[in-house]
Amino acid sequence: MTRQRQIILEELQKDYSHPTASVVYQKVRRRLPQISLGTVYRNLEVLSEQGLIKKLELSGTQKRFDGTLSEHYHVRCFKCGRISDVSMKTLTALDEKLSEICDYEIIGHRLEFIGLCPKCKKAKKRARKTKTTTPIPPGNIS
Amino acid sequence: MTRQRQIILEELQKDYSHPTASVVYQKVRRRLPQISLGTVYRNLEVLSEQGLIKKLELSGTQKRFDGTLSEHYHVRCFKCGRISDVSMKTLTALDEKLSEICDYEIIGHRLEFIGLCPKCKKAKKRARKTKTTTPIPPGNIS
DNA sequence: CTTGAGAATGATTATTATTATCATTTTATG
DNA sequence: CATAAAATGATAATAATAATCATTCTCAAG
Repeated sequence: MTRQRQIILEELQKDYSHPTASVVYQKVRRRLPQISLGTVYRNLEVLSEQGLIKKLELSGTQKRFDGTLSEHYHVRCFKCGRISDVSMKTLTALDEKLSEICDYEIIGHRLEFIGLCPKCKKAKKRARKTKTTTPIPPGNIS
Repeated sequence: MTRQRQIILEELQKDYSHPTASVVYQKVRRRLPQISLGTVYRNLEVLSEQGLIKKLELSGTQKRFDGTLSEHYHVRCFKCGRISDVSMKTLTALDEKLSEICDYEIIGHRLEFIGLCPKCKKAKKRARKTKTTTPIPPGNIS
């Protein structure tokens, strides 16, 4: 366990935002300014292989990492991309149900909810208010 | 609607394998050998915006496309990457349930099952048979 | 405490999937 | 038929990640 691997793990364990590799890189660089991005990728990989962190395959082009090891689902805000944990128990019954009706040997599933986070909800509400206050051309109400 | 867009759509509608952009490209090239990969990407994009096909965001690095428009879940074979349709009705109740216990405005979810497809199951069984038939060094049984 | 082998590092290049650019061609429409 | 808007093929650009490699670090054995 090298200094850089230790620090990557620490930063991930105190970060609940499900950061991407480049966000981890930025945070770690505050403590190890000379660290290389390759080292971050390499260590995120080995740490997840060792089961010390989790690699998340959610929508979007970037992989995300989680220092929390308990099984749980996620919600993603489709507006800002924020990921939050969902406190819903894992639906293991689904796998069994599917096993009966399909010819695959089911070993698990990935479930990701899509929604609008509180912040973006507020922003949307504010925007709507401003909009309805400004005069609307007649016959153009949508 | 250009010739190339038409053919991309046709090829996708008769392909039930949820192909990636490059697989679509290969198939379309059999009918339009001079077509460019960029054209395929561009048209897959516009066709999915127009709602004529579906863009799937499943695990893995590549996006996949589906000419079938009905809502349904998918299973992915973790060995060979094959994607199959799942005949399980959409769990809309999940979204409502989550709406009550979290502060996001839930608008949907993505569910993907992971498993072993019939072909890979067979291959595994064959491999196991071959393995147990070969002599095992004493004291080395795992 | 040294030492040496194996693992890890930083720097860099390569790869993979996708998107953007742009001059030329095609399409649909009056 | 003209012609404006859209689409094409060729190519370059981008973004995320993985691979390479010479140098450095780690850590258990002596």
